[in-house]
Order: sequence, then C-alpha cells, then structure tokens
Amino acid sequence: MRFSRLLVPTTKETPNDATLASHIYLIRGGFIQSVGGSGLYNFLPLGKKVLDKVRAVVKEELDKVGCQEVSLSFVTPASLWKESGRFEKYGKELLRFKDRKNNDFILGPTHEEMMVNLVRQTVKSYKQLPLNLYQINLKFRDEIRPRFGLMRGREFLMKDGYSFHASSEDMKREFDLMETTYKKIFSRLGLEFRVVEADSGAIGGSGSKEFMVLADSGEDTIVVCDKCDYGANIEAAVRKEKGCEVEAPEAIFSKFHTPDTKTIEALSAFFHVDPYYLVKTVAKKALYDEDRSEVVLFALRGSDELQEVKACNAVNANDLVDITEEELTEIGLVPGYMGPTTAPEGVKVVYDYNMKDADSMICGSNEEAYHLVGNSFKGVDADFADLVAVQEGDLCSCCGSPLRYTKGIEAGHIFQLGTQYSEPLGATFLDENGKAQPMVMGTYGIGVSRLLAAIIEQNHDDRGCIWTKESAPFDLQIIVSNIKDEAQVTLGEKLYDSMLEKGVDVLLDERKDRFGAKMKDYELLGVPHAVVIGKKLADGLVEFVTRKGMLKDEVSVDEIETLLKERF
RNA sequence: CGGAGUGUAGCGCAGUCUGGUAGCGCACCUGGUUUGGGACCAGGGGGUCGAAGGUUCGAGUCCUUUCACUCCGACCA
Repeated sequence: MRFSRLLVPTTKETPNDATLASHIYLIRGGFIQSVGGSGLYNFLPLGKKVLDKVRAVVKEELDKVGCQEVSLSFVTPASLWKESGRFEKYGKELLRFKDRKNNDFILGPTHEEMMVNLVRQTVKSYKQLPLNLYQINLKFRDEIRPRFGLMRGREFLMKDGYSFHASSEDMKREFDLMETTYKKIFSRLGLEFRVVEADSGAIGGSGSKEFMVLADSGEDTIVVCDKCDYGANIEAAVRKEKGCEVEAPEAIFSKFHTPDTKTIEALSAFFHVDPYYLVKTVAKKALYDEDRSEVVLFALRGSDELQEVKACNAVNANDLVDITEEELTEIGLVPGYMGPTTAPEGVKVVYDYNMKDADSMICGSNEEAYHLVGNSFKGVDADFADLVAVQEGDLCSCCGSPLRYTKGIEAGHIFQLGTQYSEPLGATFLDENGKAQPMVMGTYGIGVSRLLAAIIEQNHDDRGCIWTKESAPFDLQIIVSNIKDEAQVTLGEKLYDSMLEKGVDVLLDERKDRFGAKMKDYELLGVPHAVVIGKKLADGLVEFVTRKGMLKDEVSVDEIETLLKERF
C-alpha cells in the first residue's frame, strides 16, 4: 500500500475524552473514529486491518481444534429470549425494539439462545455430539457507562463459541481444550496474560475462567500468587484460612456499654482487641425477580472485607444494593451496633466461613451504644458462605505464599454451563438407549475488538502504538525521506516492489511531507519495522528501524534487500 | 442511577459574566519556497453557535424547557 493513497487521518491533538493510551493512539493514529454516539466507533482502513488480523488468529487456532464458524443473525426475535427467561431478566443492557408489525426484537448481547436454537433444530442424536460452534460477530450491550474507547464500547466485536456434549465429562474435556487454545491465541498475539478463576455472573454455570491481559489500566482486580500458578478475579479469589497471632480476648458473655463506637476501628481501639475478634455486620438489600427484595446481614470477621459478588451469589440474588440508615431503623436495626445474633425477625443472616466455630467474638447488640462480648459461634447452625474479599498479603490456598493484587483487562472468559440453557430451551438428544437427554454445554468468549485496545495498553510508548507481529496493520514500512531525491525514490520503489512480490504486507511512505512528519506518523502507527531511506543514502547507507525502543541499525544499500528477504 | 462538567467549522478551543459584524490553532484548497524530527510565505473555502420556546430594536451571550456527550462513583461476560 502507498501511504499517499491510504485513508489514515492522523492527528497531533488528543481527543478531549480520551484518557487511556489505547484510546488516544487508536484515534490519533486514524485506526478508529468516534461516531458521536456513546460507545460507538467506526473502524477506518487501518483499524479494520488490525481487527481482521486479530480475528484471523482467533479463527485459525479455533478451526485447528475442530471448532466450526457460523454466523448468527444479529437482530434476534425476542421470543427466544422470552423462552429462556432472559428477556425480562437481562435488564437494561438488552436493547429491545419492535418491527413494523409490532413484534419484539433485540440486538444480541450474547447468543446462547440463538445457538441453542440452531442446534436443537439440527442435532438429534448422540452420534452428532460433541459439537463446538462459534461466530465472530457484532454484539450490542447498552452499557450504563461506556468508556475507554474500544475497551468498553456498546457495539463490539466478539468471538462467542458454544459447545454441546452428551456428558459433563466430555464438556470438561472441551473446556480444558478451549483453555489451551485460548492460551495459544493470546500468546500468538504477543500478549502477557494470566488465566484466573472467575465468577460466572449473568451467564451462569459452574466453573469459569477469565483470560486477563495484564495492564495497570485494566478494570478488573485480580489476585495472583507469584510462587505457583494460582490466579483469580477478586470476585472469586480464595485464600488459605487466616489465623491471628494476637491471643483471643478472654471474656464471659456480657453486654458492654460502648458509646460512639460505630466502626471496627473504634471498637478495636475501645477494647484493645484485634479486629480479627470483632464481628463486622454488613447490611444489604438483596434484589430478586419480580421486584422482590429482602434485607440480609452478612457477618464476617472485622479483619476482613465483604466481597459483594460473593455475597450476592450466597443469597442467589440478582443484585445487592446499599440500605440507607432510615431503612435500617425502620426494620429495627441499629446502624453502628448491628449484630448477627440479635437480628430482628425476618432478617436473613449469612455468616462467612471464617466465622465458623469462632470464639471470644465481640459483636453488635442491635441496641444503641451496646456491644456483646464473649460470643461463641461454636456449633452454630446457620447459613455459611465464602464472603471475604482476599486482601494483598493473604496467603495462597495452593502453596501458602503471599498473594498480591494486579490489574487485568478481561479479554476472554470460558464457562462450564451445564444444562441451564439446554433444559429450558428443550435442546435434547437421544442417547444410546434412545432416551432424550438435555445437552451439556460450555460457552467461550473472546472480546476481539477489546483485544485491539488491550494490545496497545500493553504495547505503546509516549509516541504511539507498538503493534505485535501478528496484530500489526503492516509487516514493514518503507520511508522515503525526501521524494525530491530521485535516488531515494528509486530505492524505495525497488524495495517496495520486491517485498510485495514476496508477499510481504508493506507500506511505502512516498508522501511529499518532510522527514519529521513521516517519522511522527510512523511512530504513531506503530508498524513493527521500517526502512528509512534518507540522507545517508549518499554514503550508501539506509536505516533499519525497530519500533519497539526505536532502535536504528545502519545497513548498507547492497545488503538491505537481502536482510529484508531474510527477515520477512 | 447519584455527583460534577461540556455542547461554537472535520478536530482542539476562545468568545457568554457586561447582548451590537462569528474568532484562533490544527486540518483542508490554490500558488511559491522548503525536505533528517509534526516547515514557511501569500491567498482561499468551510458555521441552523446542541434543540425548542421566550425576553429584546437586536441573542452564541439573558430566561425557561429539553436533548446529547464526557468525567468521578455505583454498575458491568
């Protein structure tokens, strides 16, 4: 491609709404263009090229392990979503609309229903299983707050795959195969990533793993162990049971006057007791289907923090929301002095596992200015669940080393779904005995357009993008410094032709602009390598440039063509 | 959804307080000079000032309503 013919509107100015490096450089480099609508982008020629390259890597690796690509209709009849129950459940992220006949439709935010529908119409026998179908198509999610350019857009390109099996064991096998395949994909794209345990969220299912591209700008906090392989999203992270070096306070059960002692810190100071021996009671309102809600108290050790996603899962709620002090008072709870043992009738209490058999605990009395000391939870019959947010420095449950936090961009997520879609949607097959069974499913996603952002988050400097080998919009850029210099032009054209002939995707910068402008554009676009043909041509030299680090090697004119032929 | 802010040329912004000819930089077009780090000179094109209503002789500017977008938070495969 000739630069003079390429539509790449590079700019010197940073768009005012962009804060993330990937957002800034993708726009300044003319890869994408804001549509004006929130979270919507056009892909310009260069952006489309990169997108296609990433997409090709994904497709290649999936096809290699027997996955088959399909393309499902983006506009989806709502009837399918009503069948699965998600038409009501999915919430405002689901864009609903009507056609001219007043029928309900949605724009697909994910395609479990569509794929199950496809399969239930075509697969009838165990002999046709297993099956792994995927598509790389647009998704639309009407996000509350789209941001960060391609990182969290409303319309985005996603690879979504679905596998169908006759047994859970076979589904597990495919799940592991997908994990391996995803690792290959992210490695080929040159990404530094980590596979972590994850919460399954709205998609549901049992085991799920996320593929986190490591970047400080990532929106997810992940907990990792440096000694072993353990890694988990904070929403799902577990730790080795925590003890306390300080001895338990000795006290017989009694009520204690504790005025103005409403926080864990204050309580700890008041009694000179480690927070480990205090009960933290967090009240939340749990929301369920059909506007049903209930107040739940979550009780955990004062040294721990509540992890809301875990808490939400513990009560099978759709969502947890905060409660105001007024609401608390109304149902008979005393803010600052709540305790799990004295909760009013009808208020559900869930204990964290670390509270099991806890002894010598101090907790609220649910009476203004009083706490209860000397509580024992030995043998208490109650609801227990994992509720704690793993902290930095907590110990790894696998190897006992300290855990640490890091930030990641969720680029892929794989789920063991089971039969939660196949059953309600009636996707069954006949087994060897001629008996109808629901298919066991897995589902696997990769945020393809988000990957562009992730690649740049991990690979950029203060001058622009640095694309990795398999994601780069071009393999090589040839820069003719001064097009008035005939010798430079001749050599540039010759190298260009020879690279084209070899099948190298090469960009020839033969614009009239000055050297500085061309280099700025080169740095902004981030093609991995360039040949600069400039003033030193008079001495028989050109420069071979590596974008990463902007390394420049002088190469003699006689050797450059050979060198390029070897490298590309 | 709560808090804050912004809408003026393709992009980045000034002008609004104190009403009176629509401005600047980048980009774009023409001509010329220039060519190793985003050149220079001269000339030029491009605007329903987010929308609707109101006040006024006169509104980008004042008043009312409304829409959109952005940021922080909450939220989120």
